[in-house]
Amino acid sequence: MPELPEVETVRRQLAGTLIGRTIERITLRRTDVIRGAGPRRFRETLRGQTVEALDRRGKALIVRLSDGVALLVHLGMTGRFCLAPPGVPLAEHTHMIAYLADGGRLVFRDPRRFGHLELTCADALDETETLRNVGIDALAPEFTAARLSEALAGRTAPIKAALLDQRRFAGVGNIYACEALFRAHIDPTALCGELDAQQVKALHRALRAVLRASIAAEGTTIADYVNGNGVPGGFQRRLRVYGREGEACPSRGCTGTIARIVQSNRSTFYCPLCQRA
DNA sequence: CGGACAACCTGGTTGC
DNA sequence: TGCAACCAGGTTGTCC
Repeated sequence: MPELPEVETVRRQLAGTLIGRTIERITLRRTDVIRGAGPRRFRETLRGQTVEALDRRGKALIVRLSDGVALLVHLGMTGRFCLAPPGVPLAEHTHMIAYLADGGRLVFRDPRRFGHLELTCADALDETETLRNVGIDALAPEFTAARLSEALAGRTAPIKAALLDQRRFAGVGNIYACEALFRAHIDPTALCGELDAQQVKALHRALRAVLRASIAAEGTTIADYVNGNGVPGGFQRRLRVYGREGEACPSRGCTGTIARIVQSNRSTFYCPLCQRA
């Protein structure tokens, strides 16, 4: 489900509704989604904490609490972190419930359980399991075309695989990697070293543009992603290649057909005609 | 070291 | 209808 735009959408919505509210108690229905502390310490540390801010780095959500405590949320493929509607039974696969002092319920739900919650100190974020291998955010002002160029330098992997690597810059997943490569007219199978400076610049611009456009549309919903208010995103209608195998290439004047190939076990969608190394 | 690949999970869809 | 195979927004460990 969640790449940078989807996590950013959740962050913005929760920032609007959660800041200043206090956790009264925590219920864990499964403990294997918890990191950084055992279940008992997890519950006891969060009890009585007030939400002060919500931040994000790449695909990770950072909930900053009173007392210098932080809760890191990674949604994996199917995770949701949102307020449960009042008066309705909690959905299946709800692993953690934070009962708020005002009666609200903040829940973590994740059928596939690739996501997790990690408890940490706000000043130790870089050492956490969730963030220790995560580079700068792909929408941070410091992530310039020059930084992208550095990130790709010396690599021999195909560019598509390099975009999914969160270590040098973070937030790009399978959908937006495909979409950015299409917008920049770059062949996803091209090796990093084969791109010239102009292509790297075009790719940087395409990455930032597609991430921003998706945030403006409140993210992409393929199957079951919903934002903090339970509403699906709108960007799936504006995807140009992802999930569009067999359709005509949407580039003006291009007569190609969108193809699907597999790269490092993930689907890549692209136009073999207008995306060139 | 980097890169390819399997593994981790559940659920929905497809095809026989 | 039933069931197996395949697919899915991510990350990590293992092997080369």
